[in-house]
Amino acid sequence: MIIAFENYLRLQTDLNGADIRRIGALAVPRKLRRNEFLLREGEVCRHKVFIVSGLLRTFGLTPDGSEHILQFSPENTWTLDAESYDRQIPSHYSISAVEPGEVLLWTKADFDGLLEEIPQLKSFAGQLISRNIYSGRQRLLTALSATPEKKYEDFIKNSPELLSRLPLRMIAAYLGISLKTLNRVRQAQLLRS
Amino acid sequence: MIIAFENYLRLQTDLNGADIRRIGALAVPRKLRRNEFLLREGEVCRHKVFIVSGLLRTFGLTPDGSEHILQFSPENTWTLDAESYDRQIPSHYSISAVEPGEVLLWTKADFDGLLEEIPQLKSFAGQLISRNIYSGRQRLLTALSATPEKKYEDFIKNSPELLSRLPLRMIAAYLGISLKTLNRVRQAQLLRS
DNA sequence: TGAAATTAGCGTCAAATGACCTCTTTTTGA
DNA sequence: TCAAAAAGAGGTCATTTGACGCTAATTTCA
Repeated sequence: MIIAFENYLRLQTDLNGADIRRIGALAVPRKLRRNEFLLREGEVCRHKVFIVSGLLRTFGLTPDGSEHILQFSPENTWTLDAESYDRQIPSHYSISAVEPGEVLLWTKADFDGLLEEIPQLKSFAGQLISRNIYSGRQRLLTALSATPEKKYEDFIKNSPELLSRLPLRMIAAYLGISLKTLNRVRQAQLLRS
Repeated sequence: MIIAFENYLRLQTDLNGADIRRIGALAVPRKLRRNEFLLREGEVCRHKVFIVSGLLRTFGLTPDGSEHILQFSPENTWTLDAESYDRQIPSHYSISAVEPGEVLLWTKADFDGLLEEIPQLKSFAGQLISRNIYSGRQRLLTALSATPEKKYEDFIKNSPELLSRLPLRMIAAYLGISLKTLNRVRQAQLLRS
């Protein structure tokens, strides 16, 4: 499990073997069952999380109890609630497993130490954060401007591999449309093809 | 004009006087007229921008030509298109002045130099970026989940000072609702009070 | 394996929304 | 200062959307 993570670092960064092992050595593995929570709204996000296998979702609840999904995190990606983690304050969002899977956890103290000791890790983390910002912007623009049709098309274009792994109601919760509307969009696409 | 910026840094950071003057020395002032563009979609964002006075907006265009506003930037805030600036690639968004105003510009080369030389500036910049991420998250959740009523209430709660400075059509373009719907929401609020 | 839970899909209906239009008032900039 | 442009407000109407209820198929997990 940690091997998989070390391979990821080898492929995605130019970190040397010693540093990679140092990072892996501080990771704590954890298995997740379907629907198990990694973080609940109101708790403090105490770990940085790398997903080795499985699929997580980050979502917020509205007062009426409905879920809205901010992010899906499949294998070989990272997740956390940034504000809660950075400032160690209660989180506004929850993170739970859509599929069973395995993750690696680092405490903030440990990871901050690694960032200080390994400049290349810091630069890599910065790149990940940047990419997140860019895609978040695009996502906001789509949420503001696109029709349900367009939102669904964008989703398929950006995340084709997730389509078959997610129940439609979660895709609807991610796009900010009702399941009914999503079904209508899909129906219309079938007719057109 | 640069004095105002230096005061801002004095208030918001613990940078010392020498560093503050060093940062100010590399700034290039520019005046903006109403509706003047600072960045056009397709251009590369070559500067970091601090707004001394006035009000800017960052927006994206949809294929049908309608504008959707990602961000308002009033005095004493910063703006740029992060992806275009970081990677020096054509921007997906435009930035223009809602009100006439004054801004300070730093080229990426100059600002990168300052970040290297002044660790406290780097840490301050990091804080600003973080805050931007947090509020972007919240904004996305609102865009996905809230009714037009709630979106407008959130806007008033988060940015009361902008309400009187913006034409309603821009508020509508920021909230992702039509001007008609915004008017209906406002009408309903008048009746309720 | 088999019962229970979840999911996909559809019909109906009421409500919300946006497109298009007009009219008046306010603001802008030459 | 004054003509032109922009903004605010509202009316009508067609369309889109979501809420609710139902059934059948699929998946989950004890």
